[in-house]
Amino acid sequence: MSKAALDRQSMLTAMAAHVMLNGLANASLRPLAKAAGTSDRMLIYHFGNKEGVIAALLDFLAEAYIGTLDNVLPDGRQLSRAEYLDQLSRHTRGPAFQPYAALWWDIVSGAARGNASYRESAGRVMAKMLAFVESHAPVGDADPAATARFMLTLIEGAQMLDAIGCSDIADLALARAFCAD
Amino acid sequence: MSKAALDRQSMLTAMAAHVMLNGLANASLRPLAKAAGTSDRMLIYHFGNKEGVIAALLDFLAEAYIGTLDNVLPDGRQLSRAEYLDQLSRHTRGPAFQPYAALWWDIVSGAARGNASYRESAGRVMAKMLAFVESHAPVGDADPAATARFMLTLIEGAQMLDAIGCSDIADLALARAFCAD
DNA sequence: GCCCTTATGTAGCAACTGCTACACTTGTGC
DNA sequence: GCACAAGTGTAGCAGTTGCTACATAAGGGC
Repeated sequence: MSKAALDRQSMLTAMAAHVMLNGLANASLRPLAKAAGTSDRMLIYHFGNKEGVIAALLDFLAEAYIGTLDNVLPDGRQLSRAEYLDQLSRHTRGPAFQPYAALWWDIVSGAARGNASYRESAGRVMAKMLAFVESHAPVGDADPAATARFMLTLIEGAQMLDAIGCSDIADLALARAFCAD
Repeated sequence: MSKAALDRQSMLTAMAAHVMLNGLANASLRPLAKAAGTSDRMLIYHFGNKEGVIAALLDFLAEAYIGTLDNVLPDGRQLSRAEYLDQLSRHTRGPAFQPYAALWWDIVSGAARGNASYRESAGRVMAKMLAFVESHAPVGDADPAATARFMLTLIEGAQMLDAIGCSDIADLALARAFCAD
């Protein structure tokens, strides 16, 4: 890895930490640079302009977010669907995902306003999440694709309710999800 | 209504329109004032400081958002739960709610970052939504409270997926929700 | 007529924004 | 050894931010 690429990587690591604490929406060059131990001048030099900085950060963060999924769940194939959903929510609503939660809503908010980078990044994360849910799902479902999407939608709704302090609603909702099983 | 209160009201109306177009996250005094046909000086005068302006706006917007619910749905009591969920999503994901969608994610994002005004506003909206869903729900459910929360969580998850351009996931999820019925 | 509250315009401050100009030092290929 | 590209520090520009100081009306109670 070249020196430049190495610098980029360490800058992104430091900036990602800063952004997870302070939010992505109002991130500006000078605080980001300070967090990365450099100057705004250098961020522009390495990433072209602010948009480039943010785009690189989104990439980096999406990878990191997705990375938390790996090896986090024991295979759910032997569980019932209700048990699997429970395991899934335990992780996605638990402490491992917590640092990313606020960040995620920054990204959703940006995507909802039509920002292409944000939308693309969010889409990539969702696709990966879906693939993960599908690949670990219990076998023997009549329509596994639909069930995976159903679980994902529920989980995301629950995460939103967590974010605004309405976890109680989400808890009952998830408990109700597979009551027919 | 006093002149001051009337002014406040018309200012809020104008600012709300501006915020629905341009977002709440980066709203600043001078553009807000321009939208309201006044000056930043006057906004501070009437609302104390920027925080006061935003808090008043959140109040106003929450009321307006909730207001779109009234008389929008025929009573769902004769429908099956699947049909009711379908009707519900048709409205909450449809054009009537569209102007509020992006705004909603601004608020969620703020709430997730711990802003008390945002969180309170979001909580009030969710409580009202829940009451609405519960009060129109089909009769004869074994656990209507859980079912209402289940539907609400699904709807919100679907709205998030819409916001990031993954409506296809949401569509299948909703179709799957009451497949046991 | 006078006073005092309410309301408003103008100007400006200090901080911060993204970004640039310019000068300078390295390291590398030849 | 030298030219040239890559990398970096300093200074600054023009614009925006929330907010304030100051002056000035306008209206109502006495």
